[in-house]
Amino acid sequence: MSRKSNTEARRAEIVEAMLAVMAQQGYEKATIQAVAKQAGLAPGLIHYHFKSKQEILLALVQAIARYAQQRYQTALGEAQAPVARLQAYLNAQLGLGEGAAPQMVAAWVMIGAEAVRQAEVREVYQTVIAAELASLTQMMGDCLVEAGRSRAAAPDLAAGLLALMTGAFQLSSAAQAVMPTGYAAEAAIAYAVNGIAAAPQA
Amino acid sequence: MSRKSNTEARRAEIVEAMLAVMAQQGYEKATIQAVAKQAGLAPGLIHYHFKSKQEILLALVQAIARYAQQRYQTALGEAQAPVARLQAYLNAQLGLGEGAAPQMVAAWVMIGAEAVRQAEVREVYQTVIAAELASLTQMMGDCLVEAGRSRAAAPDLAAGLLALMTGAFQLSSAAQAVMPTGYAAEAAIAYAVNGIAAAPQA
Amino acid sequence: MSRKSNTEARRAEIVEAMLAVMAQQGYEKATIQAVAKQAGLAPGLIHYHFKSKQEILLALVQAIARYAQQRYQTALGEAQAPVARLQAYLNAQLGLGEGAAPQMVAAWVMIGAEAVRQAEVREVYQTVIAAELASLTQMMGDCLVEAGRSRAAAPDLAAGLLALMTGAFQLSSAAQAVMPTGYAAEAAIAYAVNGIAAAPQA
Amino acid sequence: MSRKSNTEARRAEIVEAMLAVMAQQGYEKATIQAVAKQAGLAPGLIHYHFKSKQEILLALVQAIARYAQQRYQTALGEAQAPVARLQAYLNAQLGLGEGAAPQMVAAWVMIGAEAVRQAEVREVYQTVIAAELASLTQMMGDCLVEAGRSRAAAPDLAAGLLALMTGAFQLSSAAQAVMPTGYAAEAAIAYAVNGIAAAPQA
DNA sequence: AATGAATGAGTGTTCATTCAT
DNA sequence: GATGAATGAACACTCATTCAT
Repeated sequence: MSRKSNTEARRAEIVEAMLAVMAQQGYEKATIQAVAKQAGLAPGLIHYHFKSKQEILLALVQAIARYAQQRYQTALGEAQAPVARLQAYLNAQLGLGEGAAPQMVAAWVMIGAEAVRQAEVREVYQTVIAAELASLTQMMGDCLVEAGRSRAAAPDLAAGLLALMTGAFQLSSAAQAVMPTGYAAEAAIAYAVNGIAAAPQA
Repeated sequence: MSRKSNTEARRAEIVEAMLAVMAQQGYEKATIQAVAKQAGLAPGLIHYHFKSKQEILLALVQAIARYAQQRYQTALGEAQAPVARLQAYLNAQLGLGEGAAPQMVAAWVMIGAEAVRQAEVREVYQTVIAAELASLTQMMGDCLVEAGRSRAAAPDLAAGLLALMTGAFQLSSAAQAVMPTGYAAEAAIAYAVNGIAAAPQA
Repeated sequence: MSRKSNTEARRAEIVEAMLAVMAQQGYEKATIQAVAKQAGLAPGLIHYHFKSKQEILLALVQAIARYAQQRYQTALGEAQAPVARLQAYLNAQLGLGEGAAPQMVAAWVMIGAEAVRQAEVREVYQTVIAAELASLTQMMGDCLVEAGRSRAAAPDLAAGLLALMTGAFQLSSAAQAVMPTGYAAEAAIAYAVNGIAAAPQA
Repeated sequence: MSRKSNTEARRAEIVEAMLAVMAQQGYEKATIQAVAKQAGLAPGLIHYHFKSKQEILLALVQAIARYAQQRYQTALGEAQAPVARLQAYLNAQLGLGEGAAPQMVAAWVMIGAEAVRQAEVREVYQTVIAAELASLTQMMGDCLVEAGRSRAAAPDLAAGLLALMTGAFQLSSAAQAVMPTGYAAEAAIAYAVNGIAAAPQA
């Protein structure tokens, strides 16, 4: 007859609130009070479920990574041929800013900035980046092999693709007004396809 | 009798101190006290030369933009053929992170994060981005023409290049450990060259 | 489970502390630290209960107005004939400085000074002044009618009375040493009574 | 051949600047920087001519007192009969707010507020008030004598008049919007004339 | 689990005053 | 006399964190 713990649900609510607030305010301005208000909870409750504000941030990074991974799986399931799968993946990721989850994109940009100065955040950020890079390298490698090329070019191509995506997120958050519309997915695909074509034979 | 004004020199010192502190601490943590200490000045003096902390940030954005513009001019002077000039430019810009001015790159990443939330910062950030985009569009256009292609592809190619560079800066600041070494310049050049080759005839 | 809110009580305490500090220090010198100390609270707590220092001031104006209104009601209840009621009222008000609430008088003088420069304070100050003026006009009108005079003279007589009272407060706070003792109530009553006698017939 | 000292002229300029700034900003907000700017002088120069900010305030009180005294003399010169002279005087003083020197009135109100909390200011304020009171007592006494009354009523009548004037200044600065127009001079004269008429025979 | 008050260090900013020139 | 930079101690206000209830 003991009360069921709702800690996990509460934690998820708080992380989601942090996402929403951080997307438009940044980490420093995402105060505990603001997060609590966004979540509809009492401020004191936040520190009951999280030791510190940074712990919420770390949980948020994990949550965003999980979400991106889900999109990766979904995109993979939609196509069979390597190039088609890559295309689906890039469209999925770069579509985040426009349609699906602009909040998540903005928060991710903020997390990137925090990663520059908080070592602990940088650590988990790098883990996510490394995983993404590995996924991309795998995909690019498959595309290269299918095109009769050597896998050797995959890591650098993947890194370039990741940089392009990261930059597109940043610019969509901070300079949308001066960027062309919808260039990003097209640019990423062109970069990949041309890069494959230009890669040396296996 | 009268005393000579040293405001311009002091302002430059303060901006430089802001650059240094912000590069490793971010904007919020770059407190006036910290900036003053870095500059070796009394805290109260900062506000004698700048109306607000944000004004220092805006001055820093201008300073970085000026510096990048100088590099652009220098890079242009070294080569004549469009593609050679583009290559020189990309090498110059993307070399910032590794050799020349990693502090400036880190600060620029922080400024990008601030641009997401501070409208006034966003404005000047966008001005700089727009100028960079215009330069890149001009260069890509020249390359396309030289290759007998239509200029029409230039804006999107330039946007992709800018995103790639922006992302490379972000990742060099926050995830250097997991990225391949020296991929960025190569990736940018490959993206440009392949993009030109794939563009429709004029 | 939940904790009961003590905000209203705390707010009242803080307003009272502001009254005490402001009475002898003025608004600018009534620092949040000083108010907190007077109230026996931690400085940070002040801003938990009030959004800003000015908000405390505005609450104080309301509190003083409420207090004056109570005295008005009390004074009214003590007498029936218009002139007797007026006399009771003036004695009540002008007795504030000497006996009842010299702190409140001093604070009211300070509020008057703030009203000159802070628009928001001026607004509420004027509201209180206008209410007082309306009360006085009503009383003077009743006295005039009772004496068979026209009500037309009431507004100007009331204004003169209010000025006399306001000035008496100011001088009792800043120049008590050089003013005759207990002149104020007598002067106000003489002004009113003589003014009624000199008013034109209805 | 030594440079002629312009200290007196400079001091007067600074005092005048303090008057202007204080009239709309109050004493605390009348910063040395603001006064210097108003006077068109370098900030550092202020403290060359005045030991402290308070010293400027004290000089201002004296200057306003001198100005009021001049008006007193002028008003006296315009009429011979005691009542006519009183009337001229009250018109002169209470006309300050509307026509002649609203700045001076506003500053005087601010000085009155400072007098409540700064002992040194209170001292000179009281001196001025005492002098004014003496002048008024003399005038009222003359009027009483002329009307065949005892001088005994003069001090209290003078005090009431001074309170009325002081309050009129305060309300013209802080609550002009809700007060009747031009009531003050009329009210003061009525108070004096009726008071004389009601005074006991000599 | 939950509440909301409480704490106190820290923030950007202001400003009287000082001082080298 | 005059200048304008420099100082440092305030100030109002913010906020992560703690704690009694």
